[in-house]
Amino acid sequence: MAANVFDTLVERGFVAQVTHEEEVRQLLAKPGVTFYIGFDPTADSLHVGHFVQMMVMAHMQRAGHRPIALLGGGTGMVGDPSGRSDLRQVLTVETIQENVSRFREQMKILLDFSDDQAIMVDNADWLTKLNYVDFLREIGSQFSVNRMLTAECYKQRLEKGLTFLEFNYMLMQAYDFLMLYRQYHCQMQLGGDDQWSNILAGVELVRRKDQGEAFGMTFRLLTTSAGIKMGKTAKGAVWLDPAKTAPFEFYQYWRNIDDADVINCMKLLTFISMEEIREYERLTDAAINDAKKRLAYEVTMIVHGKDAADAARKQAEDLFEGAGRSDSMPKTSISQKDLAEAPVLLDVLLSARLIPSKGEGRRLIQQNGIYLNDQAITDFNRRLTADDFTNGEAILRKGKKVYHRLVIA
RNA sequence: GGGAGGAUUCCCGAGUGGCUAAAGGGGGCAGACUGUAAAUCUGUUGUCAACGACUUCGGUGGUUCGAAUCCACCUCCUCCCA
Repeated sequence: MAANVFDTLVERGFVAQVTHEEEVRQLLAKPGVTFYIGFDPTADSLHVGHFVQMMVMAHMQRAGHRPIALLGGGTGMVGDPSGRSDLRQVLTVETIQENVSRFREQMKILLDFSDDQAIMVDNADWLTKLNYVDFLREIGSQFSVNRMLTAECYKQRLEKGLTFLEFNYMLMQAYDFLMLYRQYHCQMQLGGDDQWSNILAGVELVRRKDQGEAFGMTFRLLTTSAGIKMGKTAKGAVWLDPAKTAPFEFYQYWRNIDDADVINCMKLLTFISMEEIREYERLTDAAINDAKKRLAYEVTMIVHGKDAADAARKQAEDLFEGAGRSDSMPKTSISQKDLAEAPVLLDVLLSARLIPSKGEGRRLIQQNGIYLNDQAITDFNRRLTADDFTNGEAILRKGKKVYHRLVIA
């Protein structure tokens, strides 16, 4: 029960690197440790990559430690070169502030900010006020360019080109740690494994400037078993904002995850107990679907709430396991008048946005990819008539998974 | 500051006067096989009133019967020297 969070994090597979393993373990054994994770506001919503970090904070908070979510309103103006082959697009100040406020809301999904049990700060508060010369003298003097250049994150960039702006990112992040150490006695910085060099820089800075007990720890990035970054789809990232990634899509993303990744995701993205996870781990072949369903449901519930998770699950079951009917299926209305003119099906598909162009539609028809009420359409000029509707609705399907309901309005 | 090279369709990347809506790969989409998975195989991948037409190869103008391809200017990027 009273297991050390550190052990929990290791057991669930979060931990990648730790600066001082034994000390950190001892430190975390007692509650009350303040730690932070930084988030750069480069988009208007958090995505599943951030979600892993949030899970870590939640685990830590449950163990009685105090998380600081550091929003990078200041560092976001510079852009982290880590893991980037090219220069990040420089965002405007307004965009960054907008993004910061969205992040703030989304953080509340997993963290309890009441009574200062968790803190949220924006590093723009101190970074933008810095005086250049003072900063150079106080902080810049502590860094060796020679050392910095050997850091993995800069090495790659030396080939492609690295601006001075970005080169300074590491100092800024290190400075954040120092500030938080001084203000909140924040002793640990956590982050994705790509942040290792930045975190190290901070740890060293705190130790050097204030002789502080500072530690760093990184987490494995959420990748597929093949080592590809997870959370990306053709449409872009999988977002936590329901307006950007609908709960059903979100659910489906996890439902359709690769067999090899299910257990890993359960450990990282849900609070399902390890005992239970080990049960799921025994499943093989088609039975693995049970694990996927559980995973999808749990993650969706954490992010979007129970109602949305129930709805997404029901929709999926109706679609794939039931009669193929669902109220929650996307729908398009068609008026009696339009229907009386027997519109060409291709036009209907286009306006329902099932196809991006008629050329695409023709191709799909040619390849038996379009179905009307479960009947494959073979004729380009197929028209839609009242006969296609039963009880005022008709079901369109593209491929195996994309359903769309037409209703007479 | 001086010099060299580059910008091609969703991405990478061929193409250097007509045979080019533009090779190849990736990705996407569909079909087969399946477990709403993966892998594999097949088809397809600018738009449309479709055996034809129209729009596309950084931007603007020009040469030509004809330009992604040649010329001029502009914008942006990369590399080398200082």
